[in-house]
Formats: sequence, C-alpha cells, structure tokens
Amino acid sequence: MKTFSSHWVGTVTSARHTPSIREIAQAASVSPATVSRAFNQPELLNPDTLARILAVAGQHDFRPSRIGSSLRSGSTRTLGLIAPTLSNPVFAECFEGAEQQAREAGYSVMLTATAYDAQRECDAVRNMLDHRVEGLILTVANAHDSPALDLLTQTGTPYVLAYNESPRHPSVSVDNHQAAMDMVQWLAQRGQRHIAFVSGPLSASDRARSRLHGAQEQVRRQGLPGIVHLPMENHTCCDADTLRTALAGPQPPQALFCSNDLLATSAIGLLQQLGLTVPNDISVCGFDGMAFAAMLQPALTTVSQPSHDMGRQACALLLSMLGITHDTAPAPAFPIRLPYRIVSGGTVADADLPSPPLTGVSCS
Amino acid sequence: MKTFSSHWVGTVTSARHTPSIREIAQAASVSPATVSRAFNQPELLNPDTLARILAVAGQHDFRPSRIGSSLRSGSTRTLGLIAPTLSNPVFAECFEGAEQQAREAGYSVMLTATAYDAQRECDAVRNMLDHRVEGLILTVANAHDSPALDLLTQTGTPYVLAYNESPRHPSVSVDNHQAAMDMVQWLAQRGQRHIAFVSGPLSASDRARSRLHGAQEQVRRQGLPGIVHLPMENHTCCDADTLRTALAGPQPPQALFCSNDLLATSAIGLLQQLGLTVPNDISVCGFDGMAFAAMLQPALTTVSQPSHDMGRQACALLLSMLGITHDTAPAPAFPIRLPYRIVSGGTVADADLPSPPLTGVSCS
DNA sequence: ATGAAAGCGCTAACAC
DNA sequence: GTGTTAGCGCTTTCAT
Repeated sequence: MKTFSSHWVGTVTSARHTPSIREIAQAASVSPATVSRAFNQPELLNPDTLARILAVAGQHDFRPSRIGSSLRSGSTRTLGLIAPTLSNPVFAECFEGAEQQAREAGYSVMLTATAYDAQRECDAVRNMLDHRVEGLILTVANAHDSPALDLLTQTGTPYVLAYNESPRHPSVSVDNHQAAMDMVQWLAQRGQRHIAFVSGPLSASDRARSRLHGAQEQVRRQGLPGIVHLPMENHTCCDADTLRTALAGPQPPQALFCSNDLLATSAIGLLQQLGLTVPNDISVCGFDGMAFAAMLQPALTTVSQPSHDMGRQACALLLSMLGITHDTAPAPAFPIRLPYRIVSGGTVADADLPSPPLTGVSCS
Repeated sequence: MKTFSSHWVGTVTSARHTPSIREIAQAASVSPATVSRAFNQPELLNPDTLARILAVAGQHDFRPSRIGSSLRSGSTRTLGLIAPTLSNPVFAECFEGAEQQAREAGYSVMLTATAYDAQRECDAVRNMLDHRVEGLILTVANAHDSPALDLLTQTGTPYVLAYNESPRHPSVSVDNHQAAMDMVQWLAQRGQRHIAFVSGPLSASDRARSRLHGAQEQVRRQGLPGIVHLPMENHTCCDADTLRTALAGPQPPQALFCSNDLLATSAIGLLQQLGLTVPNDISVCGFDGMAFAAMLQPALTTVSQPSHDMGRQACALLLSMLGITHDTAPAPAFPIRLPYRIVSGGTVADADLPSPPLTGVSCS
C-alpha cells in the first residue's frame, strides 16, 4: 500500500490540533460556559462579548464538537437511514428525500446499504444504535419477521419504514396490493388475459409478495387465467433463461407484469434480443415509476409511486415522533398510504387496437 | 401535526433508559474498565468474567456508546460523504461503493447531498467537521476555487475527491479531457463532422468543462468544424427549446455529444418527439456509463467510467491516508486516473454504412 | 450577563 | 486479569 506525504492535507505538516472550548475561553478571557452560549444561545450574551468570542473562535478554526455536546446533552441530532441498495434509483430518490428533510430540520444522517440481507439489516441497526442515532428510516426485506425491527422495538428506538407496509410498524408506502390489482385490471381492459408476474426472490421482498398477491387476486376476480410467476435470481435484472423458457411454453404470456422498473427494463431488452417487439409481440409493465423509465422508447407503463416524497414524509413522521414524550393522543393508522398512479407508456398493447400509443419525454 | 401514542415504539411506554457502562459493571460485579475490555479486548479477560459480563450486557440491551468512546479515544470511526445528488445513478453507485468499503473497514458514514451548490458544499463540510468525521469523500462543483475544499485544507482534514480531477487535491477520477477527445475521434471515424456538445451549467461542473474542452481540442486536431455548445438549465434533462433551436439552424449538428447519460437519454426522447430517429437522423452519445443506459433501445453509446469502483478506491485511499501520521514517503501523483472505455451502443450512426449496429442487454 | 462546578459514557495509563 | 483514577469536550444548573 502506498503512503502519502503530508502536503496532501494542506500546508500543515504535523497533525492538526483541534482546539477545545476551554482554550477558546481562555483566549477570549471568558469562561467555557460563555463560549458555549456564544454558539448555542448568542442572544443571551453581551454583543461585545459575543463578537470577541466569535472572532477568537474564527482565528482558531474552532467549532463546538458535536461529540462533546452530544454526550453532555444526550442528543445527537442524527438519524439513521438503512436502504437495500442505492443502485436502485427508487431507493436513492427516497432516501435523498429523507436526508433533505432531516437536514432542513437540523439533523444529520448516517447511511448504509444492506443488499436485501436480514443479517446486514440487523448489523446496520445495531451499529446505528451504537452511534446513538435518535431514530431510523429503513426499508427492510420483510417487515414482519425482521430481526432488525425486533431490535428497534426492543430498545424503544423510534423508526419509520419506507416502502414496507405493516400495521404493526410505523410505515409510509403505497398500497402495493391494491396497486397491483389496479394494474391487472388496467391490463385486462386492454385485452391482456395471459399475464406473467416477474419478480426477484420473493423471500427478500415483502413488496414483491404483496404485488404478486394483488395481481393474483385481481385475475381471480376477473375470471382471467392464473398468473404465472417468474422468480428471477435478483431484484434488478431478468434471467435470460428463465424468460426464454417461459416464452417457449405451450401458453406463453401476453403480458409481463414486472415487480419493479429495473426488472421491466431488462425484460424489454431481453425480449428484443429474442426478436420480440414490445408491445406488438408482447406487453410489459413495471412498478415504481423511476424517472428513467419514462425516458425509454417507448416509455414504460408502470405504477408510479412518489419516492422522493415518501422519503420526505417518512422523515417528517419520524421527526414528529421524536418530539413526543408522554403522549396519549390517538395514533394515526399505519401503514400510511401515499397515492400512486398508473402511468401509461407505450409498452402495453391494446389488443383491440392495431397500433400502440405514442409517448413522450419531459423533465422531472 | 399529529401525535403518537407510545405503542408505536414497541411495548415500552416510558422513555427507555439507556444503561451506562457503570451499571453493567455493578450488575456484573466488575469495574467499568473490565466491561469496556469485554467489548474491545475480550481476549484479555478471563473467559468466565467475559461470559458473565456479556450475559449481563445482553439482559440490559447494553452496547457501549460510540459517543462516549469517541470522546475518550478521540476517534469517531466515521467518514463523511458529500455528493451533488443521489438521483444521478452515477453518484449513487459511486458513494454506495464508498460506503461499502468504509463499512468493511469498520467505519460508518454520514452522507449529504448538495445539489451542485458551493454554499451547500461548504455547509456540509462544516457540519461533518462538527461531527468530527475522520475524513471525507466528495464530489464538488468545481475542485479549483471551492470554499468547501479550502475549509478542509485549512483544518487539515483528510479527504479524497471523486469524479473531480485536480493536481492540487487527492482525487480519483477518469481523464475527462482525454476521454472526450477519444469520443470525438470515435465519432469522427464514423463520419460525424458536425458535433454539438450538450451540458448542464458549466459553472457548476468542472467535469462538464473538461469534457467540452477535450471535445473542442480534438475537433481542432482533426480539422473538423467547431463544436457548438448547448448549455442546458440543469445537469439531468435537456431543454426542449434549446435543442429545437439548435436543430433549426442553418447547419444542424449530425451528432450530439452529451456531457452525461441523463442528458443524453432525455435528448433522445426529445429528438423522437420532434420526429427524428436516433441514430438514422441524428446521432447521440453520452458520458458516464450508468447501468441503465445500456438498457435503452438502442443502447446508448457512451464513455463508461467505473463508478462503483471509483467510490471504493476513493475510500480505500482515504483510509490509507488516515493510517499515516508522520510519513515522508513519496506521494502518488494526483489525480489518480481510472480506466474508462467507449461503449458502442446503437445511438451513433456510421455515415459510411446504411444501417446501425444491433445492440443487446446484459445483467450488471 | 457571566462564572464555577459537576458530570454525561467511556477508555487509557497505571497499579496491583 | 482486574481495579483505580483521571479526563476527553461540552452544557447545564446554580450562583452572583
């Protein structure tokens, strides 16, 4: 491993001395308490004193350590964010929204990714608790039966789930079951009877399960043929073999309902490699409404959920929980459901019409 | 604002008492120091003592506070990550890589987004320094003339830039200038002579400037017509008007070289809305190589950079810097350049050939 | 408007 | 192997 001479960290050769509040106090001829007030309740101070302290602090590059202040005050003003991955834009947008909301409220965030792994979720929670975050926002693999959530309830740490739906946990999401039902109905209205549902490993996503079950219920209600389930090896990309096999069967699907937009996008690519045109030869739709999906040609038909806002609202909810100490007011009904909508792109054919609709692109 | 009854945080009604190391020590009939050792140097302890302590700690849900430990030991084992936005998958991937590397080394990360705003960059750095992060990884709007970087050098805090290139700062990136030259050469080889360069606001991205300059230099070298620069209002989406105006001119471009893949993708959508086919009527290429761009139909021709690995390497470099105290070894040459490659999709026509190449999709 | 004193939770140094 | 002591940087009474 290479090593580095010190000029990479500026013009300073020796390790920088971080001044403490006592040194500043001495240099400004006041007590440490007064320096503390200069940063936390400046209005209490004599303006001259305040100015002198801030000047001295500036000269010394002094800012109060949040470590010391956290320890003394018992409040870290830090939240934890735990997401399956940032590589799925849906999570990136959501947790960016949460960070934004937190920052506006004067909170900082620690973040970690878990790769849909329950063990890593648990480790992540433990680590954040060690850091004494005041609350967490997370998306877990499975909201019921989650060691990570057990740990949180056990320790009494406030938290809010994003994307996961649960009556037992504070959560902000869309109604996945209903949304999937709506999508199947929408497909059926366009003459799509033989539908296959494409997902990642069901065991690692309660959302995928809810969506599958919603789709299944709706085909039952409408008297359509049963849904064929095509589980893929991961959540972000279709397996070519699995897809090819399904299409080679005696009753190939007319439409692929994909559990998320990443799967849908890769499915479209694979279908085109197989010489099939979307939507003329086969229809495809997704779930999520990630910005990018609207830029595909044709644009992806999908269930759009307000990811950024979901993050913001989850964080706002968490912050409001942190304000509560001994309250007996009625609790809101969980899960909190945000509105979704089916966005019609051009990847689903209308079996009654000859040509697919045209679609466009616009800035977000 | 709504309020919440306490059962949302588990079965505990009153605010949880977080046990301290002293209570555990007392309950286990040992000194606080021994409890500390049980967690930090368990091998030093008598196995029986260790077991007793861990049992008691488990019963009380005790884990050592990193606040207390950070204060006493002077080390937070935390890094700061500062990105323009997580909504651009390129940054999401990179900083996910950095977080992963940090976690594997036993470090936690705080993260914030700055929206390409120098003021927010500076605030972010200050906030992270307040938290006493041991080092930072950041992508700034402009690596030269950055108040955020000034603050870091001034305080002697170790940091590494990602994506930004600078001889004055530790940085990990690709050679943007050369990559843009290569891309123009590649375009020229395919008969593309009239090239327009599409970017966001140049003042908010030194990468975009380097890429533009590289493109300009290459057209000069090859004796091609000058590059037309089309600056857009933001970094992620083309303005329809700007694009339309450029195409309506007396000498419309044959090819659009976009400063990043998000711009390229939205440009393609807009062109199609204008009735133009890519690449038959006009060619388009991007820069970044985000996974999604390969899924477009046709796949986007772009300069692919190793985003995830860039994050990992930036973090590895930072961690190695943290290990150095008073070293005089020769420093590596900055910026560190990672390999890039031109990925040929189907969005650039070969002016000498009748039909565009076919392209495929594969899992990442 | 300011100061003095105590202590948050932890660990490093030293003693035994 | 384990205990004792001191103190990291800060804020919060309480006093003046």
